[in-house]
Amino acid sequence: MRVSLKDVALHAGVSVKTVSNVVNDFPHVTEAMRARVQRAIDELGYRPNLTARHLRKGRTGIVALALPELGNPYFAELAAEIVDAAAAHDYTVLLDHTGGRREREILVSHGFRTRVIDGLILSPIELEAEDLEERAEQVPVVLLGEREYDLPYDHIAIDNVAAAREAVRHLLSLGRRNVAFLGARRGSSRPARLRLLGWREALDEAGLAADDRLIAATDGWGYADGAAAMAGLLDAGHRPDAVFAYNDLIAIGAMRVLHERGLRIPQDVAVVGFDDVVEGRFSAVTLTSVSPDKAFIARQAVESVLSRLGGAGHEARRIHAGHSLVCRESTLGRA
Amino acid sequence: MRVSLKDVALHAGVSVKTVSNVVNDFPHVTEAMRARVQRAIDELGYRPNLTARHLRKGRTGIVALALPELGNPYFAELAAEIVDAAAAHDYTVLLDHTGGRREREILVSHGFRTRVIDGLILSPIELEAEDLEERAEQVPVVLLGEREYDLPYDHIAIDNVAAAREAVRHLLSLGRRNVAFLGARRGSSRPARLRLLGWREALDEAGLAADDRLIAATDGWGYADGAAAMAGLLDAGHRPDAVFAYNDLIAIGAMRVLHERGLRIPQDVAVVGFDDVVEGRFSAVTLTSVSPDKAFIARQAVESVLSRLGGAGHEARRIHAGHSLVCRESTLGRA
DNA sequence: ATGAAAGCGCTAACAA
DNA sequence: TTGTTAGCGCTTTCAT
Repeated sequence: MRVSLKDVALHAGVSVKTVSNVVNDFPHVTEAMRARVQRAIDELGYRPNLTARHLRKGRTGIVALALPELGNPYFAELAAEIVDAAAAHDYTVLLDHTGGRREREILVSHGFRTRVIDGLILSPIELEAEDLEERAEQVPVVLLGEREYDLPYDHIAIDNVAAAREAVRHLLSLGRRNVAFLGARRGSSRPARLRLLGWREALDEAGLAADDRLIAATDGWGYADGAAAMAGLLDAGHRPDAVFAYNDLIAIGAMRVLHERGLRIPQDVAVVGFDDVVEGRFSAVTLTSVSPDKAFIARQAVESVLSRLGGAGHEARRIHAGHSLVCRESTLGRA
Repeated sequence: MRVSLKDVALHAGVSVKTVSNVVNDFPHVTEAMRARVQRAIDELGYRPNLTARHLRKGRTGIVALALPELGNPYFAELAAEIVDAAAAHDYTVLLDHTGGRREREILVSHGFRTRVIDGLILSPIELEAEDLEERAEQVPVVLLGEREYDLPYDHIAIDNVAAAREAVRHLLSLGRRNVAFLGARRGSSRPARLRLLGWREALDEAGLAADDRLIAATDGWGYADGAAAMAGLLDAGHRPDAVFAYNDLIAIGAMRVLHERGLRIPQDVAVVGFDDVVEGRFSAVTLTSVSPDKAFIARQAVESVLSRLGGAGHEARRIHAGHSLVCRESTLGRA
């Protein structure tokens, strides 16, 4: 029941090439011929087999996107932007998630759907440089997020250190002196490194000693992790007057615990998050957050991959997306 | 620089078939031969071209997923489950979003990436039955969500009427009498129909007159829509003692407004949402919500599509996923 | 157990 | 302007 170019050609009494010309809107086709072929196409209900086209052309119009987790609204929002950015280039997105686990990240970076994807957009968490070095794959990869590698791959991210510094500076400018950091992932020290660095630098600038007891590790980066970290800190007898969280989910989880414990936000504890996800704008106390330019990141990611398609090997680039600090009730209070 | 089966065959001094046998783990291959071929594969860094395989086999191992929007955590969580469910069958997910707009939904249901997807999982909002009738496409489709069609397509959803009824009953059991419904989409009346019906039925059961002025339409289904609807209701002088929202985002948006207006949750206004997204568990007042069995829906969706692959045409099925009402602070108050 | 050859449906040279 | 033909890289009869 599947009808091919040949069937259409037969039906219309022309050659395959001619049908192909019509299907692909080739310029040099007489109107009469176009109409005749089109009728045959309609009558038979012909739809081109894209797989065959892909095989022939060597490109598929599909780009893979591998994110740590979709449950995090930041990544969900980013995915939405990337789907749109890809669509603008007539590309479609093949989706996968890694849970931020190294094996999955390796798997995806080494030959994920070989030859069916034209490129890969990957947001790594635990992946190490060596994993990428061993990559025998030939499709272009672009890296997203905080992790930095000294490897010939494009990398798109905001300036995490600067952003974190601004966030903490904002807290200090409000007179806070004991700024906790929530979300330095337990075990591996690398993720969160840059944001932690920014935290440290801002404290240094202000002549304050960074108190390592105010750094709370988490297992992951979800609401529950933020809640656990905050509870842990308070249970240990620490009472920061401000919290800077690795991301918004951790910040919101922490706010929930502060609320439970009867601590007022921001009077007792001011809170700043990171990512500016939409949930932070509708919490009971709206969340001050670092807002990365997601649309820019998405656009650059897609363009970076596509620009390397033909093996056009320009230098690896480090592309900084813009960011801004959006101040809301969790630091400024109710207007 | 791309190496094919033939190259490997040449290098190993065997036939293409033999290499193919090794690559596909065919049983009848001598160990010696397997080793020899494997070495050639490794030496040349051969990776099979899946596109070619797809063309030959007529299947791609790719299923398309078209959701209204990824920004809604319900759909993001569902997408994550579907990616996993597909992976369990060695399938990968091609992602698209429709914004819940009819044209996009039509586009996606008629020949989206023809012959590169083996099936389509679609969660329609505005799509009409006639749009699906006109479908000339041959790949299996499974429908998700509240919309129901009398068409030969599998459909997977919870019993929306029953779920809504339970939610409203819960509010009534708490002694509430003025239960508003938030989220009857403006313009088109059809989506939200079932949940609105459940609302009406529960009121009827209790001998209460359904007050249409307590039905607030929204443009979309996000936080902002919920906030606007709630504000609209209050500004119009209505003061329900309970709110049943079409989904959690609307509920959370409404809670934000109640909070701003100094109304206490649940003392002044009890709130129930729908979807049980994780954000409802970490809001300042945790949200009571209808919790659909997302994992089940995801699994069924994937299995439904795959089961129809060979054109194996069993009857269209209406599959009901389970649901439960999870009661939290927005109706019960602090423990 | 392995090889030879056909062909999945399409595009791109080349011919006419 | 249209037709013929080769081949993208693979799997799959059919031989051997």
